[in-house]
Amino acid sequence: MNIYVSNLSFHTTSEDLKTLFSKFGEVTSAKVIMDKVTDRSRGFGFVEMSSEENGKEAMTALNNKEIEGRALSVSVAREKEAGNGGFSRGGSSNKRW
DNA sequence: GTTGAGCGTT
Repeated sequence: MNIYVSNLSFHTTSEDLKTLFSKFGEVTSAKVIMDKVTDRSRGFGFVEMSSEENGKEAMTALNNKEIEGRALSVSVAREKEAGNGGFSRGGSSNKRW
């Protein structure tokens, strides 16, 4: 379950994300994207969870949740290594989520 | 001490 979370505070780190999502299930990996040259937070990140149902619950619970003064925007992440545009289109997967 | 829509380095 790959989850995309944006509108993060610049003070929010990958550990904060992991801690947040861990309350709803097992997080396989959590990562806040930092700028390659400035090493500053870009204000969005990715969280990978082992369970889809827990991921959806975390997504529903943490979406629009105010963290560090910013309202998080959580949604299903796109596929990094496959360009299907994000959601299932045509047949990359026979499951909705 | 800076900024604000977005889909990542491995």
